[in-house]
Order: sequence, then structure tokens, then C-alpha cells
Amino acid sequence: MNEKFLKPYNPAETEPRIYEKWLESGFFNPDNLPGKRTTPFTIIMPPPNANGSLHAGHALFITIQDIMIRYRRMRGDKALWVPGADHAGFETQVVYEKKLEKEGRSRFGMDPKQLYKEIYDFTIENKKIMEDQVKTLGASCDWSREKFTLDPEVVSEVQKTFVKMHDDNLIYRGKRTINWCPKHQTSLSDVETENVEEKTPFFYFKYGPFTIGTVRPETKFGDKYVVMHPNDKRYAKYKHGDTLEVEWINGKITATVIKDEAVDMEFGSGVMTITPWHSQIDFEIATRHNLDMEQIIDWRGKLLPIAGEFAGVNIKDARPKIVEKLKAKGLLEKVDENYTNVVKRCYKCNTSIEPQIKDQWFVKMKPLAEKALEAVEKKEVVFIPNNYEKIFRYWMENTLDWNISRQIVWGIQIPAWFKNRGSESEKIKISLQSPGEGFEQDPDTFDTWFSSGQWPLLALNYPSGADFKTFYPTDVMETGHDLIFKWVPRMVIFGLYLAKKAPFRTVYLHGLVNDAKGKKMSKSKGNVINPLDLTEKYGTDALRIGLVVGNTPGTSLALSEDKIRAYKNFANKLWNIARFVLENTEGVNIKDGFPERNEHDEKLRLERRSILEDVTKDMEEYRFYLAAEKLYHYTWHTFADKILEESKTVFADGSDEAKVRRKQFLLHTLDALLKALHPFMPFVTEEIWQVMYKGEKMLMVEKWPVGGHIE
RNA sequence: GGGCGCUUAGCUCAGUUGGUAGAGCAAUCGCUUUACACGCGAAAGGUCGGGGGUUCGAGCCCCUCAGCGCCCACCA
Repeated sequence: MNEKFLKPYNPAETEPRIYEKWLESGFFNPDNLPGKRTTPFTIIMPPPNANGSLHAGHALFITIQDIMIRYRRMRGDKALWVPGADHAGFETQVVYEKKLEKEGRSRFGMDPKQLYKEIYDFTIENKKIMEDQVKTLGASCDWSREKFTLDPEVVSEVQKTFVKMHDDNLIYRGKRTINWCPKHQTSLSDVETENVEEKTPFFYFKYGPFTIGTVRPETKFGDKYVVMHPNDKRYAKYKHGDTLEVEWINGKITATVIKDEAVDMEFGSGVMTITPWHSQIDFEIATRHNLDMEQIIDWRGKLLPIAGEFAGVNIKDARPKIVEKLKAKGLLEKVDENYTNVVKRCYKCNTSIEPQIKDQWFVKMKPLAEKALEAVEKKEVVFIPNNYEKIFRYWMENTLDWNISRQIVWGIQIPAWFKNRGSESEKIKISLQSPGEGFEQDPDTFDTWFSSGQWPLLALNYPSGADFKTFYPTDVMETGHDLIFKWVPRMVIFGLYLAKKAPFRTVYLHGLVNDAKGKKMSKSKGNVINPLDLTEKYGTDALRIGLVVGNTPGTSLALSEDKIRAYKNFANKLWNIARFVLENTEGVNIKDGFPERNEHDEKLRLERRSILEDVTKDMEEYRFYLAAEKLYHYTWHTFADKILEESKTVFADGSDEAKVRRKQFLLHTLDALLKALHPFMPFVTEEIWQVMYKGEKMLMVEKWPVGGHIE
């Protein structure tokens, strides 16, 4: 008997060795797979942040995707799983800025090219840590095809897309309200901001004959438009366009009456003044009526000269001073202290977002979104679970034009060129190369979703690569359900726009991984579970199957250590099952087959077959959580508890023929279970397989046990 | 304010097309049974959130009420 079996299963010793063996085999690369394989099966891995460690969510998606890939590979497909690493734009730049700060440096004033290079080197160096963690989790992805989101060919292809979209009249430059982080000196997308509820005083001020309500008196210096609802009877005597002199913060100003339906008659006094430069809604009102807009707060968050005596004051300090002054002038009517409103904050530094107006590049979303909707309607893209289709549609039916400009260095620079920027004679040209003397490239970079939206194409070397021809469109996009609007629609849009085909047929969405009590993991709560710690303690196989069993797509999962421990026991159980079977079948060759079966054996065989067929159906229909549980159950409570126990009697008292028959049955069942369990628990199954077949073949490329392969 | 989802054993969750409920952990009792104490055997535990309806039959379909969670949103 193999000496290994004398001890409990030891994942720590086994796993790295097995992974190395798989790597050496070259079978992660579909070009090397044995046999004739014509059907491709492709998954593009959502690239983890090159700079970060994997968290529990990564462990879950790597497990699910690896299950799909291993299963399809065993079914005989040309299975390709392309790994990647994400530069994670703003995220990484913030990390690097902190590093610079520690060194007493700052990105402001640094040569952008130098800064880019430093972050690049830093990221590439760290990338290996992330990759090693992916390997630890058993991912059978093709490392020879790994892509980084800032690889030179990726950068140039993304820039080409921008040029193409511009040529197709899908890009425009415009002044819009953006979310400006005064600390990071960049605009942020809505998803990079956090809405925080705050209790804040709500002030009522006299503004000529009106009373206006506001939470931000410090922005109100230039407010010369007073807005009310056209149907508000209280103010019926004031007509749209009327002007009147009012006493205001720094003296008299001329106010103009504006009637607009955006005003809520029920709220406050039903009258407000507007600050179009620093408020989205005010900007929209001002745009509708073609009103003047003036900047009050500079990019650093300080008041501009329009504030008179308050010029240069930081916006955070300005409020009490201005309220004091208005109070002194007798303009403060009352203060409501129990008011709560929602403030946007930078998700990285918690700084209050200052809405600002800035020239940015925009993508016209409507024509693109319509195509995406159409593809979903035609079922060219399907969602698991299905209800996410509704969310996708809602998102695509309500698109706003997409601001793709970011004022950070760490990203793909926008291929737009300026001559005499900001002056009357400003010229803008869109091209990959400098259009000539005197032109300077826009220092802004693309929103990270602009490039990651093209990832399925880029990862397959669109447009001319051989992989693109073979593997596009891909089969499954497996990602977190929170990306149903951030990422998935953009991929569909770019796939349809560039390749005329949706980039994947199936979108499989997993839920959040929460702590054992179902609470969201967060550093501040201290309940973060590091998947690599669990791997170390219980083995990767235990973590993987523990993450999968009972975890339905789309719903979040409570990750408890108890559960992982239970599946570690299962790995060991399987180990001992193998030990029993192999010990008791020495000298019997599985290839010799069965003597004639009796009724009882036939019953056992049919039961086994039915379980495996059932499991196969579940695999085909993406019910991994059921497949895993059924296999677990059959293995432990039927094969071990009943069949193995019964075999002891057969081996003690049975006829020679009965013994041989039983031995064959045990070997065939073990063989089939190892195969069926392999996608879920690749390490322990491969290890046993190596012992069982003395290293002659590899489980990873064996045929799935249903469809005539068993017996 | 909109949208989505959840409510099943003490805890965390499954339950695929409607046929009177399952898993893991925890808790109880008994086992040094030669594959495994990371184990074995046994027993226990649920009027499937409340109410109503459809049906021969509902955890599953429909209506309604209650509680919880998540996402989106410019009420100054």
C-alpha cells in the first residue's frame, strides 16, 4: 500500500506539488489539450487588482470559474480561461500617493511620465503576489495568455476605440457637473463616491421679498436667480424674468425670477436661489433657461474673489462666518436643526465632493445602450439568476451620457491633442499620434471602465489575434452581482460596437461573501476573513467546496469557518475512502471489468448512474451548489456509509466471484467520484488519482464520467 | 421617492417543472467496530413570517399585511 495513506490527508504538502504538476503538463493552455477538441469554451477572468491581495470574493469567483473550466475541459471542450491583472486606476494611484506621502513627496508637481513609470514598476512588482494567490486557489487558467490592463497593445487598442468612436460621432466634449475631489484633484464617477447621510442645519434667509432655504450658504455669493415652481400660487405675482434689487451677503444684487418645475413646492419655502457651478440640479435649471454660471469655489476648495472679504477661505470654514454675517445683517430668518441630507464623499479619503463644472469627454450612451437592450431581448445574452435581466434592462433604458475623463496619471491617456488650449484659437484634434507642432496631449486618462469594458476583446487580442477568431464570443462572464451595472453593460456595449457580437452568452452573477453572521465584511468592523488563511488552515479544496455548496447565484453568502472545517473533513473522508478501496482491491485491474452482475450490484450501479446524471444536469445548468451537495452526500452517506461497510462483509464471507465483482464496483465508483468531484476539489482528487493510477495519467484531463465513460 | 430581493430546524442556508420538508454547524445519547475520532451508530428538532385565494394537493402559483436587507435617485 502507498505509504501516503497511513496519515491523514495533508493539503499543505499536497497542493503546491499538484499545482506544479498541472503547470508542467501544459494543459491549462487549450492548445496542448489531448484529443481532438473543436468546441471552444472560454471564460475571461475579471482581472483582480494587480496591487492588492485577494479577498473572499476573489476566492469565490476563482472557485466558480475554475469549476466551469475544469468541467468543460473534462467534457472535451477546448477550454480557455484567460487570467488578467487590473491596474485599478484611481485605487492604485491612491495607494501610491500614500507611499509618496510617507517618503515626503507628492504627486503634484511631479513629471506625469515619471510618476506613471514609478507606479508601473511598483504595480508590476506587486502583481506576482496576486498571481501566486490565484494559483494557491487552484485556478487552472492559462498563464501564458495573461494580460495586464496597461500592456502596450491594450493601451493602444483602447485609444483606437476612442478615435473610432469619435469618428462615429459617439464622443463629444462638454461642460458638465462632475464630482470633484478637492484632495485627490480629480473627478470621480458616481460609483467612486459614497452617499453619506448627515444631520446638518437648514438655514432660512431673507432674499428680498422671499425666504430661501439652503444648507450651503457658503456657495451663495453669486446667487442672482431666484427660482420657484410655475404653479405655486403663493408667488403668482412674480413673473418669469422679473428683476428686483435685493440685499445679499456682500451688498445689493439684482435678482431675476425664474420659474422651473424642478422646484418642490412642498419643500422649505418653495423658493430657492441657484448656484449652477456647484450643483447638478442648479446646473440643469440654468442650462434650461440659458442662465449665467460662475465658479465660486476653486479646485482646491477655497472661495474665489467673488466672495469678497471671504476670498481664500477654505469652504469648510466658511459656513459659520457667512451665517454670522447674514445674521448680523438681519437676513437670517430661522434655522432648522433637525434636517438630514445626503452628502457625497470621496470613497477613498472621505472628503466632501465638490460639484464643479469642467470640460470632459463624454460618450453618447443612447445609441449604444439600445443595441445592448436588443441583444438581451433576443436572448443573445442571458443572466443567471434570471432576475438580473430586469436590472440590466432598467439600467440600459435609463442611461446618462458617460463622463470618461479622469484627472489622474495612472491610466490610459486620452488621445486628444490641444493647440493653444483655453484661448480663443484653441484647436482640438483626436488622433493616436501628435497631429503636429504645438499640439499637446490631453493629460487626462480614461475612466477605468472605459478600458475594462473592452476587456473580453482585449484579453483575446482583438482585432487581429488568432485567439479572437477562435474564442470570441466567450461563453460565460462570471462576476459579482454589484457589477451588473458598473461593468457588464459596458462590456456588452463595447462588444456589440466593436465586434458586432455580444462578448459572452451567459452572465453568471455571484453574491457578496459576508462573515459568518451574514454581515458585510469591512476593515472597520474587523470581521474580514482572508481566504488565504482558510486555505492554509483547512486546505484549498475545503475552502472551494465550502464556498460553493448551498451558495445560490446572486445571493450573498455567509462564510463560516465551521463550514470550511466540515469540508476539510470531507476531503479527509475521501482520502480514507480511497485508502480503503485501494487497500482492498490490490491485484485487481479496473480494466478487467465486471463478471456478470447480480441484482444487488445492478441496483447500486443504477443508483450511482442516476446520481451522476443528475449532477451532470446540474453542472450543465450552472447549479454547482446542488451538484456539489449531491456528490458530497452520495460519497459520504451512500458510498462510504453503506457500500463500503457492506463490502467488509463481502470481503469476509463472500464467494470469490462476489469479491471480484465488489472490488470492480468499488474501483469504478471511486474512479467516477474522483472525476465528478475534481472540479470542486481538484487537489485531493488529483492526488488520489495519481496514487490510484501510479502517475500514469492525469485526472484533470480525464473524461467526465457520464455519457458512457463509466464501465 | 423608485427598483430588486429575503423571511424554512438554535445558527448559516438549500429545496430545479406544485405531490404534505433537507444540509452543514451546534445541542442529546451510545460507541477505543482493524479506511477514517478530521470517525461510527441512534435519537431529537420545523403549523416553511401572518392572513386569504387557486388546486385533488402549495414552502413553491396569485392577492394582502408585517418585518428585514441591498441597490439606484439632483428635494435645494
